[in-house]
Amino acid sequence: MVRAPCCERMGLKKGPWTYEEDQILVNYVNMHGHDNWRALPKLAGLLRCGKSCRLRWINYLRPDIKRGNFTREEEQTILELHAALGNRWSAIAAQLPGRTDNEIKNVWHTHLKKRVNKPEKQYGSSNFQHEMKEEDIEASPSSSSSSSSSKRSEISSGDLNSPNHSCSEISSVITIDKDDMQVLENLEQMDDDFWSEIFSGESSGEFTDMEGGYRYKPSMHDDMQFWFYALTRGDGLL
DNA sequence: AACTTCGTCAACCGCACAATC
DNA sequence: TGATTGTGCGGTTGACGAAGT
Repeated sequence: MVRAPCCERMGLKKGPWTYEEDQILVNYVNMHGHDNWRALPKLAGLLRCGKSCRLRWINYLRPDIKRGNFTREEEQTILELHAALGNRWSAIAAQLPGRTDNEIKNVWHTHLKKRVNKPEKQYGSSNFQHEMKEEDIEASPSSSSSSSSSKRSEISSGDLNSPNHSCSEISSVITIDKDDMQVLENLEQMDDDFWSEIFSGESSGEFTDMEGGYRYKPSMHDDMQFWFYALTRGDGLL
């Protein structure tokens, strides 16, 4: 198997993304989509590798990303899915609309694994990050590496349109109501239609017309609202 | 006030699989 | 059918800010 020579070329930038880079990437994906991540940075004029662009888009710039604290329900879902699936973050993320595998992975390592085998009542809200004592830190013996032999996800984001198939494996552990399933089924379509909806002014109430720009109102983190507003305005803020 | 330790999270790395040639 | 390329995944790292001493 040949490893992709990603990021090995000289001159490719690494590290945190700048506003200008975000703007370029968002504008390019807006206009051309992201059929070929490898070719995208060159075509868009970014000094980044395709993997970096893809990661940035998926984990931060994608418009349907839900940011901010995880709800108690989301945390519970992660705990249940992790117990069933192990460290298969993408499979877990597939059941949590708007959340990314990277984000879930971070939340697990920083918060949730501390809660394994701990009484539920200790954590009444999602804002528990400073409530923990160091002595509480104890990973579950079954929490990690249990899935190392089955690294691939049977439930991937590509399965969202076939819920009967993708959810069967975990159906005994979690329940997904009809509304949640509808959200899952709509995710791919939402992604495809997102930009056209923005610029046609037909978004379903999630975006507010802001004198030439658009602001994602309900679920985005404050700074994400700023970035997204600035990016979609394209008015050269910063 | 200065320094150290800890927690968080964005981003990178390397591997594996799927698709294509 | 094997080689190559593209993509997705999970593990890990490192920068940064907060908290502690």
